[in-house]
Amino acid sequence: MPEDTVHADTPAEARIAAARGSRNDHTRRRNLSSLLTAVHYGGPLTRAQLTRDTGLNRSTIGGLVAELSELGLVVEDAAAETGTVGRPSHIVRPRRDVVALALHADVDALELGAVGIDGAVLARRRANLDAPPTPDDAAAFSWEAAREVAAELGGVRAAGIGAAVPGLVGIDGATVVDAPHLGWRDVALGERLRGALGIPVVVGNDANMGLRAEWSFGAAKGVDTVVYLNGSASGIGGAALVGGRMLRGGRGYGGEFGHMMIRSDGDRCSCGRRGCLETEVNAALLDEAAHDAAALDRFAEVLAAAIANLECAFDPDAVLLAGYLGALFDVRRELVTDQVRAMAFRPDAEDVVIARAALGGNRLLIGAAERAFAPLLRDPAGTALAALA
Amino acid sequence: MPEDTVHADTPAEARIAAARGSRNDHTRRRNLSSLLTAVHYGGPLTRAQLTRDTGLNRSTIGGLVAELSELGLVVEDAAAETGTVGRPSHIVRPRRDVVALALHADVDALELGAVGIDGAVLARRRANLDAPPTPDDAAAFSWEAAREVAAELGGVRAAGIGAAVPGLVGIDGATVVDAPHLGWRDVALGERLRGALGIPVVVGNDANMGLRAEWSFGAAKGVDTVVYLNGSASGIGGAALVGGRMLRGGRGYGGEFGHMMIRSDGDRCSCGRRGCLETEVNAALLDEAAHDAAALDRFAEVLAAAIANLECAFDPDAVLLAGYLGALFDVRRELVTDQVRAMAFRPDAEDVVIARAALGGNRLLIGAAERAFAPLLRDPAGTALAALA
DNA sequence: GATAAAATGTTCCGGGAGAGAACATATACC
DNA sequence: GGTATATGTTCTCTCCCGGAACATTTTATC
Repeated sequence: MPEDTVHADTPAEARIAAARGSRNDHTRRRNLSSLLTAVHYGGPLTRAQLTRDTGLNRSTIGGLVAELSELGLVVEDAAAETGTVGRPSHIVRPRRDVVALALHADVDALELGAVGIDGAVLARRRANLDAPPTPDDAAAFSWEAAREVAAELGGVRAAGIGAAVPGLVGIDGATVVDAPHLGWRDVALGERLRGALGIPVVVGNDANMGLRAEWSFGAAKGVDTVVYLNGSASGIGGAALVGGRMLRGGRGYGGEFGHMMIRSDGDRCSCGRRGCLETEVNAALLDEAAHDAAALDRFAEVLAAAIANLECAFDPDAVLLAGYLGALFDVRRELVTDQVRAMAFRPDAEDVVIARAALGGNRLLIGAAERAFAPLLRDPAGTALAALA
Repeated sequence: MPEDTVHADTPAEARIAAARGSRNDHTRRRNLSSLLTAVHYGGPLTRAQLTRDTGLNRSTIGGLVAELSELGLVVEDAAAETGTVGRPSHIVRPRRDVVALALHADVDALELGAVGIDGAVLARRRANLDAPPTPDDAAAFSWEAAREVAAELGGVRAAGIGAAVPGLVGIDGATVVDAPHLGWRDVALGERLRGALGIPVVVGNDANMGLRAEWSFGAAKGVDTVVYLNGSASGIGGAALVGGRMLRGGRGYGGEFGHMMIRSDGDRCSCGRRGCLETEVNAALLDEAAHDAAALDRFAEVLAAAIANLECAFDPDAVLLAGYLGALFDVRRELVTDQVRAMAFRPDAEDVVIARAALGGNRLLIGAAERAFAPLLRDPAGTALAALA
C-alpha cells in the first residue's frame, strides 16, 4: 500500500453504527424519537396515523405517547370530527411552549427568533447595524433579545440555540473558522453564546441551515437529495443534502459551491482562483444589470452552467435557489431550465426540479432552530429543556 | 409556496428511519449485524475485543457468536497465545466458504471472481474479448465461470453476485441505463444474471464499486468522506463517499465527475458540453504525451483543478486516484499536491490527503462483492445463502 | 510446584420493551 | 336503537440484554 494511505483514527460513521451494540432501551429511545419526529415534521397526527406510520402496536403507541406527554413535549387533544366510522383517534400535537432559539448573524443585522417545535416562528427581535457585528455584539444581543422574547412568550422551555453564520464553521458546530464578511476568524462562538445564555448552542453555516429549513418545512420538504444555492450580500453560499443527510465534509466545509470554477478564463476571485461562480454572478453585478436583458441572460447562463455541473456531481432530485439567485431564476426561469437540460449529459434530466426556495425571511431562523432541536428529536427522554424565564 | 415545490412521494431516508418503529427483535438483528460486520472489516477478532468494541455484555456476545456460528457464518478457534494474564478469549473469524461472486463487464474483457467474506479473492476467471460483450455474453460467461469457480473451490455458499459496469446504473441496482462503451442502453442486467445464476444480483457503476472496495479494504479504509477518480479506457469515472455513505443521487447517477467542466473554452465532449475533465485528460492524450514532460505538467494541472473543485464541494478527508489518473499522479505527485493547495480557498487544505488507490486488479471484484455481501451483513439471520454446486 | 490474581466463558435470573389477545369505548350507518 | 367499524386500554407473553455468581484458563509470585 502507498505510504500516504489514509486510515481513519475514528472509524467511519457506518462502522461506528455497526460496531456499537444495541441495547434494549435503545429501542424505546428510538421509538420515542420516531413519534416526536413524526409530529415535528408532520404536524398534529392521530394516534391511529402514528400506529400506521411506524408499524408499532396500538398499545405501544399508547405508552409512548403517554411518556412524551409526561415529558411535556406533546399534548393529546380529543379527536375532531373524523368523517369515518369507528372510535375517533386522539390527536397528538407538539407543544408550542417547547421552543428553540435561533440567531442569525449577518453583515448588516443581528436577528434572534424563538421557533416552536412545530416549526412556527413565535417571536423575533432584530437589530440593524451600520458595521458588521463582533462576536461580543452577537452574544450581548442574544442575551438581551432572548430575555425579551422569553418575556413576550411567557414561560417557554428551550432545547437550545442555533446560530447561522455566513462563513466556514468547523465540524464541531461551535467554532467560526472564517467568516470574511463579518471579519471573524477562529471565533469560539459556541462557547460565547453558551456563556451568555446557558443553553446548548450549535453554530452552523447559513447556507446549510437554509437548506435544512427548506427540507424540513419548505420547498424541498422531505426530498432525499437536494442542491441549494443562495445568493446574498456575503456571496454565494451552497449546501447539499445527500441521501437525506446534510453534506458536511471532513472538516465541516462541504458545499462551498460559490467557489466552484465556472469560467476558466474568468475574473480573479477573492479566494485566489479564477472564474468562481461567486465572481461571475453576484449582487453588485446583478444590480448594475437590473434592466439589461442581455446581461440577465448571460447571468442566467452562468447559473445554468453551475447547476449542470452540480447535477453531474450530485444527481439531485431538486435544485433550490434562494436570495438573488432565486430572483434571477424567477425572471429567467425558462432560459435556466432549458440550458440546464441542454447541458445535462444524462437521461431523465427533466426529472430534476429546479425551484425557488420558499421560506423567505424565516428560513435561517427555522433552519438554525432545527439544528438546535435535533438532539431533542433524537432522544426525547434524555435531553433536558431549559426554562426560559 | 411556488407551484413547482417538490414533494417526495416517499419520505426521505431520515424520515423513514424516524418513522419506522423499532421492535424488540430489531435489536438482535442489529447486534448480529454488528458482529458480522466487525469481523468482516476487521478480520479475526477475539470475543473479548468484540465485547469491548460493541459495549455489549460478555454473555450477550456469547449468545450472538453462537448464533452466527450456527448460521455457518463464522467459526470460533481456540485462542492463540495471548501474552497477557487471564483466560484466553476465543477467536471469531468469518468462514471463507461464505462468498460473493463478482462480475466485471468491461469493453475488452469479462471477469468473474469469488470473494470470501473476509475480502480475499479466492478464485477468478477471465475472458479477453475482441469486441465489447453483449448482455447475453455477460450472462453466459457468468454462468460458465461461476460453475468453474464453484468446482475449483468446492462447496461454497454465495450471498449473491455483484456486477460492475462502466456506465450509468439505475437506482434500482439492476438496470444498466446507459453504458456507451459497451453499447448497452436500458439493459435489465439484474434480471439477466438472476435468470442465469439464480442468486441475488446487484448491479453498480464501476467507479462506485471501486471506491467501495478502497473504503473497505484499501487506501481509504474506514475514512468518512472520500472523493474517487478513476481513469480508464471508458473515460473518467467518479464516486464519492459522503459521511460514510456512498453518494448515489436521486436516480443513481451521482458522482459523474468525468463530466465536470474544467475549461470553459475546452474541446467539445461526447456529452455535448465543452471542457469536461474527461476530454481534457484521457488515455489517448496521455499515451501521446507519455514522454513529453510539459504535456504531463499540463495534465497534472488540469487534474489539480478538478481536485480543487471537488474539495470545494465535498471537503473530503481523502482524494483517491485510480487507473491512469493514479499513474499520472505518481509521476507528478508534488505538482498536483502543490497546485491543489494553492487553489484551495479554505483553511486546513493540507489536511486533505491525495493518494493513489491501492487494490489494483482486485479492486472491482472486491467492490462488487462488497455490495453483494451488504444484505447479509445487514441481516445475518434473515438472509439466505445459496449453495454453489 | 502450589497459590493467588486476572481475564474470560457459562449459566441463570431479572427487568425492560413491544406484540397480541381480550375487552372497553366511541363513532357512523342503517 | 342496533350493528359494524375503528380505536383506546389492560393484561399476559415472549424476546433480548444486563448482571451476578460460578467455572475455566492463563500468568505472576512465592
